[in-house]
Amino acid sequence: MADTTKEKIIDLADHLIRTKGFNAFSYADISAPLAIKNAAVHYHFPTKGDLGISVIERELQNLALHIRKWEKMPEDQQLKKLIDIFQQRSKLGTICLVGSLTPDYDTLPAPMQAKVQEMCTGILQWMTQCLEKGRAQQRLHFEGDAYDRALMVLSNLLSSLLLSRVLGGNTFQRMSKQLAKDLI
Amino acid sequence: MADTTKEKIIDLADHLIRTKGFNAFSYADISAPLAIKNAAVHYHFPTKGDLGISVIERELQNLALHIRKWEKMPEDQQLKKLIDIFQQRSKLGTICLVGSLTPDYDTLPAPMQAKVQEMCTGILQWMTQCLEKGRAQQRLHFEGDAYDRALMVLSNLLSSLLLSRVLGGNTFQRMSKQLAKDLI
DNA sequence: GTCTATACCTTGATAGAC
DNA sequence: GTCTATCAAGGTATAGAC
Repeated sequence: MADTTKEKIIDLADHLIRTKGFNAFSYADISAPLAIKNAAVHYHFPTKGDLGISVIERELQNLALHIRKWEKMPEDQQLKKLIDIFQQRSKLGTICLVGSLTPDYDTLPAPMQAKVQEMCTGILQWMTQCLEKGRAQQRLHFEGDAYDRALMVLSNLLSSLLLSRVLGGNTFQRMSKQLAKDLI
Repeated sequence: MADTTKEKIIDLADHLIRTKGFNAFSYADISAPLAIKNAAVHYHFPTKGDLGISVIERELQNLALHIRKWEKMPEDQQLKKLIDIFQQRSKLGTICLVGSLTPDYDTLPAPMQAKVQEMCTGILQWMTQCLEKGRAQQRLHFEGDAYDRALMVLSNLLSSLLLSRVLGGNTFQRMSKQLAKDLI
């Protein structure tokens, strides 16, 4: 699942962003575990921003894959699949890219800010459609505009990872259960 | 509102944490605007973690003041007051301490991690009581455990600041309106 | 594609004078 | 309480050999 050096670097950077945050990891954190020198990392990704962008782009591709894979499923099931992914993250103690990168937004290089925006709008666009179709089929139930609801759902998902890492225990379970109960 | 140097430092650090994040600001970011040297900052706060702890402690004191001030108000009004505070933050483009510090949790010095925990549990404790009393008086309406709902509300508030800074426009208004509509 | 070597800067922190 | 001066360490990034 990560044969080339370039893919291994993206893998590691992804994990570091999700644990330490973009500003708290260094090229040394990448090169040391891969037993290469930091110059080799710079060969694949000239600047740290380039690396960050590649991490986001891979996430967007993975999201697109999931969406296509879930296409035929009823919308409430699609939502549960998404929650499952977050649950796996929670078990690993890692947060999502939105929860990690939006707090650092002001400090990111401009091209990376644009990618963060793209990621947020992309997720919200899919989620809005999912909620709207689900409501039309009486499989999901909520008040108000679907886009507004999508903002709230994204909000709860990203925060469940942030808070469960700090509060521990059953925090993620509590939040994801409540989220599902509110919608389904 | 900030006469002493020590208070000015805390003020500035608070603003920097809310804009750049804890790991992205430096002692130079503090000392330069105050026209002092970084050694003077270290006199008041030996380590960066000490400074972070003082910022959180002041926030907890402010929260306690607000809670006391709102004590006699009906719970739905208390909740609206809280949303007002977040709205002001949104206008300034700053996020809340929970939204800023929980993503960096793994990188924080241990004593600061403990303070972040204390902040989260403190906010949730107050919010749980507020929701429970409000529901008992039919002024707030929601399903499920009050603590679980408090997790969701905190989640929506912190995320509204994160997302509105990235998505701009009326993002905060959309989310805060939806939040109020769901509860009141 | 990876290496050695290094330039250049910023970081948090300390010692000691005033 | 603030200063000057300084430190060791670590940061991103680059040049050029292999």
